[in-house]
Amino acid sequence: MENYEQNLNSPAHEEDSDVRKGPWTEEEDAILVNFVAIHGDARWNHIARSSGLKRTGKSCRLRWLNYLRPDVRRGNITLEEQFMILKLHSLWGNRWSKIAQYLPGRTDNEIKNYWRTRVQKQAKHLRCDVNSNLFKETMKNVWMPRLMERINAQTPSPTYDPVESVITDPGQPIDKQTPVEPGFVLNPDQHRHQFVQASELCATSSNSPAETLSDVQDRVVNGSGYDPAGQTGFLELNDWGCDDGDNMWTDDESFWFLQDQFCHETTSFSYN
DNA sequence: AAACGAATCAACCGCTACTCT
DNA sequence: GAGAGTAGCGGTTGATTCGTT
Repeated sequence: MENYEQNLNSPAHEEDSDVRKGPWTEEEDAILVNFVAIHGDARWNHIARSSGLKRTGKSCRLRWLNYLRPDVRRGNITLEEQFMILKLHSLWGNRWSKIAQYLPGRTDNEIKNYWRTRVQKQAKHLRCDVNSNLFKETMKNVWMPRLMERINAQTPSPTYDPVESVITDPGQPIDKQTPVEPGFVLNPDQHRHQFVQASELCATSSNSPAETLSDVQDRVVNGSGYDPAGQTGFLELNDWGCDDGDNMWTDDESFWFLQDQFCHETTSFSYN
Protein backbone atom coordinates (compact mmCIF):
# COMPACT_ATOMS: atom_id res chain seq x y z
CA MET A 1 0.00 0.00 0.00
CA GLU A 2 2.98 2.18 0.50
CA ASN A 3 3.76 1.96 -3.19
CA TYR A 4 0.18 2.73 -4.05
CA GLU A 5 0.34 6.04 -2.27
CA GLN A 6 3.70 6.83 -3.78
CA ASN A 7 2.56 6.01 -7.29
CA LEU A 8 -0.69 7.87 -7.06
CA ASN A 9 1.24 10.94 -6.10
CA SER A 10 3.82 10.48 -8.80
CA PRO A 11 3.64 12.32 -12.08
CA ALA A 12 2.99 10.03 -15.04
CA HIS A 13 6.35 10.64 -16.66
CA GLU A 14 8.17 9.50 -13.54
CA GLU A 15 6.19 6.24 -13.51
CA ASP A 16 6.96 5.70 -17.17
CA SER A 17 10.68 5.87 -16.57
CA ASP A 18 10.36 3.22 -13.89
CA VAL A 19 8.13 0.82 -15.78
CA ARG A 20 9.19 -2.79 -15.99
CA LYS A 21 9.05 -4.75 -19.24
CA GLY A 22 9.82 -8.24 -20.39
CA PRO A 23 9.00 -11.64 -18.92
CA TRP A 24 7.13 -11.80 -15.67
CA THR A 25 8.75 -13.32 -12.60
CA GLU A 26 7.01 -15.79 -10.30
CA GLU A 27 6.97 -13.13 -7.62
CA GLU A 28 5.20 -10.67 -9.90
CA ASP A 29 2.71 -13.35 -10.88
CA ALA A 30 1.94 -14.08 -7.24
CA ILE A 31 1.42 -10.40 -6.49
CA LEU A 32 -0.89 -9.97 -9.44
CA VAL A 33 -2.91 -13.07 -8.61
CA ASN A 34 -3.38 -11.83 -5.06
CA PHE A 35 -4.49 -8.40 -6.15
CA VAL A 36 -6.91 -9.71 -8.72
CA ALA A 37 -8.37 -12.02 -6.09
CA ILE A 38 -9.00 -9.00 -3.90
CA HIS A 39 -9.91 -6.31 -6.43
CA GLY A 40 -11.27 -8.33 -9.33
CA ASP A 41 -10.08 -8.35 -12.93
CA ALA A 42 -10.96 -4.83 -13.91
CA ARG A 43 -9.44 -1.39 -13.43
CA TRP A 44 -6.05 -2.59 -14.48
CA ASN A 45 -4.27 0.68 -14.04
CA HIS A 46 -5.52 0.75 -10.48
CA ILE A 47 -4.27 -2.80 -9.93
CA ALA A 48 -0.94 -1.98 -11.49
CA ARG A 49 -0.50 1.00 -9.23
CA SER A 50 -1.86 -0.42 -6.02
CA SER A 51 0.00 -3.71 -6.30
CA GLY A 52 3.34 -2.00 -6.42
CA LEU A 53 4.17 -3.86 -9.60
CA LYS A 54 6.22 -1.68 -11.87
CA ARG A 55 4.07 -2.75 -14.76
CA THR A 56 1.50 -0.95 -16.84
CA GLY A 57 -2.16 -1.78 -16.49
CA LYS A 58 -2.09 -3.15 -19.97
CA SER A 59 0.74 -5.47 -19.12
CA CYS A 60 -1.06 -6.70 -16.00
CA ARG A 61 -4.24 -7.31 -17.90
CA LEU A 62 -2.46 -9.25 -20.60
CA ARG A 63 -0.55 -11.36 -18.12
CA TRP A 64 -3.74 -12.19 -16.27
CA LEU A 65 -5.82 -12.98 -19.31
CA ASN A 66 -3.22 -14.98 -21.17
CA TYR A 67 -1.49 -16.79 -18.37
CA LEU A 68 -2.66 -16.36 -14.79
CA ARG A 69 -6.41 -16.64 -15.18
CA PRO A 70 -7.47 -19.87 -13.43
CA ASP A 71 -9.56 -21.13 -16.33
CA VAL A 72 -6.87 -20.60 -18.92
CA ARG A 73 -6.26 -23.81 -20.80
CA ARG A 74 -2.78 -24.72 -21.84
CA GLY A 75 -1.41 -27.45 -24.03
CA ASN A 76 -2.10 -28.77 -27.48
CA ILE A 77 -4.91 -27.48 -29.60
CA THR A 78 -7.27 -30.41 -30.10
CA LEU A 79 -8.73 -31.48 -33.41
CA GLU A 80 -12.07 -30.01 -32.41
CA GLU A 81 -10.43 -26.75 -31.51
CA GLN A 82 -8.53 -26.71 -34.79
CA PHE A 83 -11.78 -27.21 -36.63
CA MET A 84 -13.43 -24.48 -34.61
CA ILE A 85 -10.66 -22.05 -35.38
CA LEU A 86 -10.75 -22.75 -39.09
CA LYS A 87 -14.51 -22.58 -39.21
CA LEU A 88 -14.89 -19.46 -37.11
CA HIS A 89 -12.08 -17.72 -38.91
CA SER A 90 -13.85 -18.43 -42.17
CA LEU A 91 -16.87 -16.65 -40.71
CA TRP A 92 -15.26 -13.77 -38.91
CA GLY A 93 -11.72 -13.39 -40.15
CA ASN A 94 -9.09 -12.17 -37.71
CA ARG A 95 -11.56 -11.54 -34.92
CA TRP A 96 -9.40 -13.42 -32.46
CA SER A 97 -11.15 -12.43 -29.29
CA LYS A 98 -14.51 -13.34 -30.76
CA ILE A 99 -13.20 -16.70 -31.90
CA ALA A 100 -11.69 -17.25 -28.47
CA GLN A 101 -15.14 -16.90 -26.89
CA TYR A 102 -16.07 -20.20 -28.47
CA LEU A 103 -12.95 -21.98 -27.29
CA PRO A 104 -13.22 -22.09 -23.51
CA GLY A 105 -9.93 -21.50 -21.82
CA ARG A 106 -8.14 -20.48 -24.97
CA THR A 107 -6.95 -16.93 -25.36
CA ASP A 108 -7.13 -14.71 -28.38
CA ASN A 109 -3.37 -14.53 -28.30
CA GLU A 110 -3.03 -18.30 -28.41
CA ILE A 111 -5.46 -18.61 -31.29
CA LYS A 112 -3.74 -15.83 -33.13
CA ASN A 113 -0.39 -17.55 -32.63
CA TYR A 114 -1.87 -20.84 -33.79
CA TRP A 115 -3.17 -19.23 -36.92
CA ARG A 116 0.06 -17.48 -37.72
CA THR A 117 2.35 -20.41 -37.04
CA ARG A 118 0.29 -23.35 -38.25
CA VAL A 119 -2.29 -22.15 -40.72
CA GLN A 120 -0.21 -19.54 -42.46
CA LYS A 121 2.52 -22.10 -42.79
CA GLN A 122 0.20 -24.22 -44.87
CA ALA A 123 -0.49 -21.27 -47.10
CA LYS A 124 3.22 -20.87 -47.46
CA HIS A 125 3.54 -24.52 -48.49
CA LEU A 126 0.91 -23.97 -51.13
CA ARG A 127 2.68 -20.77 -52.07
CA CYS A 128 -0.51 -18.81 -51.97
CA ASP A 129 -1.65 -15.97 -49.84
CA VAL A 130 -3.54 -16.90 -46.69
CA ASN A 131 -6.19 -14.36 -47.65
CA SER A 132 -6.57 -15.60 -51.19
CA ASN A 133 -9.76 -17.30 -52.23
CA LEU A 134 -7.73 -20.27 -53.30
CA PHE A 135 -6.42 -20.83 -49.82
CA LYS A 136 -9.74 -20.14 -48.18
CA GLU A 137 -11.60 -22.54 -50.41
CA THR A 138 -8.96 -25.21 -50.07
CA MET A 139 -9.20 -24.86 -46.32
CA LYS A 140 -12.95 -24.91 -46.34
CA ASN A 141 -13.49 -27.70 -48.79
CA VAL A 142 -10.48 -29.90 -48.28
CA TRP A 143 -8.79 -29.43 -44.95
CA MET A 144 -11.83 -28.90 -42.79
CA PRO A 145 -13.68 -31.95 -44.09
CA ARG A 146 -10.50 -33.90 -43.53
CA LEU A 147 -10.37 -32.66 -39.98
CA MET A 148 -14.01 -33.58 -39.57
CA GLU A 149 -13.26 -37.09 -40.69
CA ARG A 150 -10.62 -37.42 -38.06
CA ILE A 151 -12.83 -35.95 -35.38
CA ASN A 152 -15.64 -38.30 -36.28
CA ALA A 153 -13.22 -41.19 -36.24
CA GLN A 154 -12.55 -40.34 -32.62
CA THR A 155 -16.18 -39.90 -31.60
CA PRO A 156 -19.18 -42.26 -31.77
CA SER A 157 -21.42 -39.83 -33.66
CA PRO A 158 -20.69 -39.90 -37.40
CA THR A 159 -22.07 -36.44 -38.00
CA TYR A 160 -20.71 -34.59 -35.01
CA ASP A 161 -19.98 -31.00 -35.83
CA PRO A 162 -18.06 -29.23 -33.07
CA VAL A 163 -18.93 -25.84 -34.45
CA GLU A 164 -22.61 -26.37 -34.97
CA SER A 165 -22.85 -28.00 -31.57
CA VAL A 166 -21.60 -24.81 -30.02
CA ILE A 167 -23.30 -22.33 -32.28
CA THR A 168 -26.68 -23.93 -31.69
CA ASP A 169 -26.17 -24.17 -27.96
CA PRO A 170 -28.34 -21.50 -26.34
CA GLY A 171 -25.98 -21.41 -23.42
CA GLN A 172 -23.17 -20.06 -25.55
CA PRO A 173 -22.51 -16.37 -26.10
CA ILE A 174 -23.78 -16.27 -29.63
CA ASP A 175 -23.67 -13.10 -31.59
CA LYS A 176 -27.09 -13.34 -33.14
CA GLN A 177 -26.15 -10.86 -35.82
CA THR A 178 -23.62 -13.24 -37.23
CA PRO A 179 -24.83 -15.26 -40.18
CA VAL A 180 -23.96 -18.91 -39.90
CA GLU A 181 -23.46 -20.77 -43.11
CA PRO A 182 -25.98 -23.59 -43.37
CA GLY A 183 -25.02 -27.07 -44.44
CA PHE A 184 -21.31 -26.69 -44.12
CA VAL A 185 -19.18 -29.38 -45.69
CA LEU A 186 -19.11 -32.37 -43.41
CA ASN A 187 -19.63 -35.39 -45.58
CA PRO A 188 -16.37 -36.96 -46.73
CA ASP A 189 -18.10 -38.44 -49.76
CA GLN A 190 -18.63 -34.98 -51.08
CA HIS A 191 -15.02 -33.89 -50.89
CA ARG A 192 -14.15 -34.27 -54.51
CA HIS A 193 -17.21 -32.63 -55.90
CA GLN A 194 -17.04 -29.76 -53.51
CA PHE A 195 -13.38 -29.22 -54.03
CA VAL A 196 -13.94 -28.96 -57.73
CA GLN A 197 -16.71 -26.48 -57.09
CA ALA A 198 -14.37 -24.52 -54.92
CA SER A 199 -11.63 -24.73 -57.46
CA GLU A 200 -13.91 -23.44 -60.13
CA LEU A 201 -14.96 -20.65 -57.87
CA CYS A 202 -11.48 -19.54 -57.01
CA ALA A 203 -10.17 -20.00 -60.49
CA THR A 204 -12.64 -17.49 -61.77
CA SER A 205 -12.28 -15.16 -58.85
CA SER A 206 -11.25 -11.63 -59.56
CA ASN A 207 -9.64 -11.44 -56.16
CA SER A 208 -6.78 -13.68 -57.10
CA PRO A 209 -6.16 -13.06 -60.76
CA ALA A 210 -2.56 -14.14 -60.60
CA GLU A 211 -3.31 -17.40 -58.86
CA THR A 212 -4.87 -20.23 -60.81
CA LEU A 213 -5.68 -23.75 -59.88
CA SER A 214 -3.17 -25.02 -62.39
CA ASP A 215 -0.50 -23.12 -60.52
CA VAL A 216 -1.26 -25.12 -57.46
CA GLN A 217 -1.58 -28.27 -59.52
CA ASP A 218 1.98 -27.74 -60.67
CA ARG A 219 3.14 -27.31 -57.16
CA VAL A 220 1.36 -30.39 -55.91
CA VAL A 221 2.14 -32.74 -58.77
CA ASN A 222 5.60 -31.52 -59.59
CA GLY A 223 6.63 -30.53 -56.11
CA SER A 224 8.88 -32.40 -53.77
CA GLY A 225 6.03 -34.48 -52.47
CA TYR A 226 5.09 -36.04 -55.79
CA ASP A 227 5.28 -39.77 -55.92
CA PRO A 228 5.56 -40.81 -59.59
CA ALA A 229 5.17 -44.51 -58.85
CA GLY A 230 2.00 -44.07 -56.87
CA GLN A 231 0.71 -41.30 -59.08
CA THR A 232 -0.16 -39.45 -55.97
CA GLY A 233 0.57 -35.82 -55.37
CA PHE A 234 0.93 -34.95 -51.77
CA LEU A 235 2.11 -32.04 -49.79
CA GLU A 236 3.99 -32.09 -46.59
CA LEU A 237 1.01 -31.25 -44.50
CA ASN A 238 1.82 -33.31 -41.49
CA ASP A 239 2.68 -30.57 -39.11
CA TRP A 240 -0.66 -29.11 -38.18
CA GLY A 241 -1.26 -28.09 -34.67
CA CYS A 242 -0.88 -30.85 -32.21
CA ASP A 243 1.75 -33.27 -31.18
CA ASP A 244 1.37 -36.93 -30.43
CA GLY A 245 -0.68 -37.91 -33.40
CA ASP A 246 -3.17 -35.11 -33.22
CA ASN A 247 -1.96 -33.47 -36.39
CA MET A 248 -4.44 -32.72 -39.08
CA TRP A 249 -2.37 -34.83 -41.43
CA THR A 250 -0.59 -38.01 -40.62
CA ASP A 251 2.84 -38.74 -41.97
CA ASP A 252 2.90 -39.36 -45.69
CA GLU A 253 -0.80 -38.86 -45.93
CA SER A 254 -1.65 -38.35 -49.55
CA PHE A 255 -3.47 -35.40 -50.85
CA TRP A 256 -5.19 -37.83 -53.14
CA PHE A 257 -8.20 -35.67 -53.79
CA LEU A 258 -6.07 -32.83 -55.08
CA GLN A 259 -4.16 -35.05 -57.42
CA ASP A 260 -7.31 -36.75 -58.59
CA GLN A 261 -9.07 -33.52 -59.32
CA PHE A 262 -6.11 -31.90 -60.96
CA CYS A 263 -5.33 -34.79 -63.22
CA HIS A 264 -8.78 -35.91 -64.24
CA GLU A 265 -11.44 -33.33 -63.69
CA THR A 266 -9.99 -29.87 -63.85
CA THR A 267 -9.66 -30.01 -67.58
CA SER A 268 -13.38 -29.43 -67.82
CA PHE A 269 -12.95 -25.97 -66.40
CA SER A 270 -11.62 -22.91 -68.02
CA TYR A 271 -9.40 -20.68 -65.97
CA ASN A 272 -9.51 -17.05 -66.81
C1' DA B 1 28.54 -31.49 -28.79
C1' DA B 2 28.05 -27.34 -31.32
C1' DA B 3 26.09 -24.39 -34.61
C1' DC B 4 22.46 -22.93 -37.10
C1' DG B 5 17.79 -22.12 -38.73
C1' DA B 6 12.93 -22.75 -37.90
C1' DA B 7 9.13 -22.75 -34.92
C1' DT B 8 6.78 -21.19 -30.99
C1' DC B 9 4.72 -18.11 -27.87
C1' DA B 10 4.79 -14.41 -24.33
C1' DA B 11 4.76 -9.75 -24.33
C1' DC B 12 4.75 -5.19 -26.32
C1' DC B 13 2.87 -1.51 -29.32
C1' DG B 14 -0.40 1.30 -31.63
C1' DC B 15 -4.85 2.05 -32.49
C1' DT B 16 -9.88 2.21 -31.65
C1' DA B 17 -13.90 2.04 -28.83
C1' DC B 18 -15.99 2.91 -24.77
C1' DT B 19 -17.02 5.30 -20.38
C1' DC B 20 -17.04 8.96 -17.37
C1' DT B 21 -16.79 13.73 -16.08
C1' DG C 1 -20.43 17.62 -27.26
C1' DA C 2 -15.39 17.54 -25.85
C1' DG C 3 -11.71 15.62 -23.69
C1' DA C 4 -9.34 12.43 -20.64
C1' DG C 5 -8.72 8.00 -19.02
C1' DT C 6 -9.15 3.19 -19.65
C1' DA C 7 -10.09 -1.38 -21.73
C1' DG C 8 -9.74 -4.25 -25.45
C1' DC C 9 -8.19 -5.76 -29.91
C1' DG C 10 -5.12 -7.10 -33.59
C1' DG C 11 -0.43 -6.76 -35.45
C1' DT C 12 4.26 -7.35 -34.53
C1' DT C 13 8.53 -8.42 -32.19
C1' DG C 14 12.00 -10.85 -29.90
C1' DA C 15 13.53 -14.38 -26.65
C1' DT C 16 13.40 -19.11 -26.05
C1' DT C 17 12.90 -23.81 -27.48
C1' DC C 18 13.23 -27.38 -30.77
C1' DG C 19 15.01 -29.90 -34.60
C1' DT C 20 18.46 -30.74 -37.95
C1' DT C 21 22.99 -31.05 -39.74
